[in-house]
Amino acid sequence: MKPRLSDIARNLSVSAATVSLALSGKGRVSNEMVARIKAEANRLGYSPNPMGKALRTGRSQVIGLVLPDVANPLFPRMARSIVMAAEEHDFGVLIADSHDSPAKQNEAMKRLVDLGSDGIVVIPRKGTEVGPQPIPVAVIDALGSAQNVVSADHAGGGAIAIGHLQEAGHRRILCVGETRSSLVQRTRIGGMVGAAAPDAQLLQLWLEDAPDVVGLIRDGATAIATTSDMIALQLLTELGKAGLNLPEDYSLVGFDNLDFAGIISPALTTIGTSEAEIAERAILGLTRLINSGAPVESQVVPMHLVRRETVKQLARRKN
Amino acid sequence: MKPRLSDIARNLSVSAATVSLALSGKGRVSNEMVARIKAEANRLGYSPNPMGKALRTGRSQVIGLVLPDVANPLFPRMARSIVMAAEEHDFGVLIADSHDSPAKQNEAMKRLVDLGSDGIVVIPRKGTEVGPQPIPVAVIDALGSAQNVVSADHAGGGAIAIGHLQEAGHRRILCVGETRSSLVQRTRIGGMVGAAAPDAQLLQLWLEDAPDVVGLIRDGATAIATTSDMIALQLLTELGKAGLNLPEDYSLVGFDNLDFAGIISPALTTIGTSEAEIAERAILGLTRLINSGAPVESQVVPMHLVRRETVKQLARRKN
DNA sequence: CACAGCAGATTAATCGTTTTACCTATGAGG
DNA sequence: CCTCATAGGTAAAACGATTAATCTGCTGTG
Repeated sequence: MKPRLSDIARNLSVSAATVSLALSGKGRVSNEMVARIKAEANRLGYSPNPMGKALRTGRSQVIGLVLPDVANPLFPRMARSIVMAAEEHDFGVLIADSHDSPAKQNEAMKRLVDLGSDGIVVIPRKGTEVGPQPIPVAVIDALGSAQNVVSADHAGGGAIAIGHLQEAGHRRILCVGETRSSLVQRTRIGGMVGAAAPDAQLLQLWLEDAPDVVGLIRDGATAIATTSDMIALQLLTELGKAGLNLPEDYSLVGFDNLDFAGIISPALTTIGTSEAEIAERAILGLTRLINSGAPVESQVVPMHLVRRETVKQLARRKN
Repeated sequence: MKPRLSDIARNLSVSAATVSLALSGKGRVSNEMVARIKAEANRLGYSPNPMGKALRTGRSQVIGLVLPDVANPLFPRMARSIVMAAEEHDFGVLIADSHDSPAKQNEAMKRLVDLGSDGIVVIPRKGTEVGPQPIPVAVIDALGSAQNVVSADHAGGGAIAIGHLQEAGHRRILCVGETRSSLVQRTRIGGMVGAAAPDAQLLQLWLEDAPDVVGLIRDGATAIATTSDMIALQLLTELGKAGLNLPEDYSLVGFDNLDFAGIISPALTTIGTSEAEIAERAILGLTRLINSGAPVESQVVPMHLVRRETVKQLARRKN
C-alpha cells in the first residue's frame, strides 16, 4: 500500500542502501543521484516506515508524558507546550494518565516504556516519588528530587505576589492555600511569607481548615494572595455573596493565570508561568539524556506578574 | 540491556518460535513448556520489544489524538477519557496539537501517521473538514461529517437547559453564545429555541455583538442560558458588578460542567457531557475500523443536567 | 508390520530500514 | 604501463518479533 524504500530503489534501479544514504545525506552519493532519488521519493509520497527505522536504530522518536491528576488546571497548557517543544526536536508525545493514584503513576510509566518511548517527561503527582526507570526521565516541578530537570520558581512567584501587594500599600495580607499536602502550594506560601516587609502582617490560611476569610477581611485585612486562581475564584464568589466587592473592599491575587482569569470581571491579577520555557527546557534536557546519557543540571524558571484589575492601590496614609 | 525473546529461548534451550507461541498462547505448546517459559520470562522481566512486534504485525498499538484549539476547555477531560478508553483496548495515545490553525490540523494528522499510529481520533477545529487519511479515522463532534463516529447531543443539551428553566417557571430567557462561527454553539442555541414553551420568549444573543445583558435583565428577563460555563462566568461577574445577584435577581445555566462550576458560590447549574461514554464509543469505533475496516455508524450520546444552585424556582403567579 | 495421524517443537522467511564492509571503475601519479 | 587512491555504489547483516510450513517421534489401527 504505502511506498517503501525499496520501491524507490526498484524504480530507479539502484540499491536500497543508496536510497537510504541519499535521503539521509550520510554516505557518498553523487549529487545527481541524490536529486533523482529525492524526486522519486517525492513523487511516490514516500515517508519512512517508523517501525523499520525504530527497530534498526533503537530510537522510536517518541517520548512519553505522564501528567498528574487532571485536577491540576495547568494540565492543558503544559501538555500543549510539551507537545510543541517535542515537535521542534522531532519527537512525538505519548500521553499517559496517572489516574489520580500514585501507584498508577508507575504503571503509567511502565506502559510508556513498553510502548517504546525513548524517554519520559513526568510532572509527578503531589507526594509521589519517581522510581528509577529503564529509559531517561526528566521530571518537572519535583522540587526536591534528583531527577528534577526544571521547575517553576514557585517561591519566587509567591514573593512577586506579596511584593506587588505591598507596593500597592497593603500590609495586612491573607495568604491562602488549599491543602498542606501539596509541596508546590507550601512552597508558594513559603515564598510569600519570605517576602513580607518588616511592618507587614501575613496570615497563612488553608482552605482545608475552613477559615473565616470574610471575618478576617472585615477585621481589617486588605488583601488576599492565593496559591491558585481556582482558590481566588472560590473566595471571590463567596466574599461577593457577603457583599464584599473587588477591588474596592479588598485586593486579590491568584496563581497560574488560568483561562478564566482574564475573562471574569474585574479581571484577576495573577502570577503566570512560562509553560513554553519550562517545556522547552524539559525537552532539551530529555533529548540530551537520550542522546548522550549525560546528566543535566536542574533549572528554575521564573514566574511573572500578570497585572490586571483586582489589586487596588491604597491611599498613602503617611509619607 | 533489556531481555529479548531469544534470551528466554537460549536459557531454556528451545527455539524462539516456541517462546513466542507460548507467550501468545497461539500455537501448540505443551502446558509444561508454557509454564517454564512464562516463569523464565517473568524472572527476566521480559516485555516484548514493541518495534520488532510492530514491524512484523503492522500494528503499533498506538492511536493518535488530534485536539482542537486549547481554548476548548473540555480538552483535558476529553483527552483523559480517550486515554483511559484506549488503554482498555490496549492502545497507547499519541497526542498532537492543531496549533489553532486549520492548516496545521492536517499537518498534525500527517505527523501522527508518520509516527506510526494505527488510527486517529480527531476532535476537529471549528469550521474545518478532516480530509481522507491513509489510516482509519474516528471523528468526534463533527456534526455534519461522514467520518463522524460519535457526537454529544448538543441540541438535546440545549433543550434540557431551557426545559429546566421553564419548569422552574421562567418564561423570558436569554440564550447567549459567544460566536456564531462555532457550529457546536449554534447547535446548542438551536436546541434551546426548539424547546421553548408556547408562552415563552427566548432571545438569542451573541457575545461577539456585545449585547446589553444587564439592561435586558433589568427589563424583565429572569433567566440566562449560555452555551458555555465560561460565558456564564463572565456574565455572572459582570452582572455582579452591576448589583445583580444569583440566584435572587436572575437564574443562570452554563454548559460543559467545567472544573470551576462546582467551586464558585453559588455553584453553577450546568449541562454536562459523559466524556467517558463519548470516548469509549469513539475508541470502540476506531478499533473496529482498524481491525475489520468495516465502517461504523455514527452515534449521538445524550447530555445531562447538573443541578446546582443558580436556578431559582419562581413563585407561581396564577394556578 | 506398515502407515496415517497428531502432538510438540523447529526452521526459516518476513516486516522496512540502516550501516559496515566490500566492490569496481576511473583518473592521477610515478 | 603499473599502482593506487578515491568516488560512487552495492551486498548483506543486523534490529526483534511473528508465523506458515515443516520436521520428528509416537501411538493406535487395519
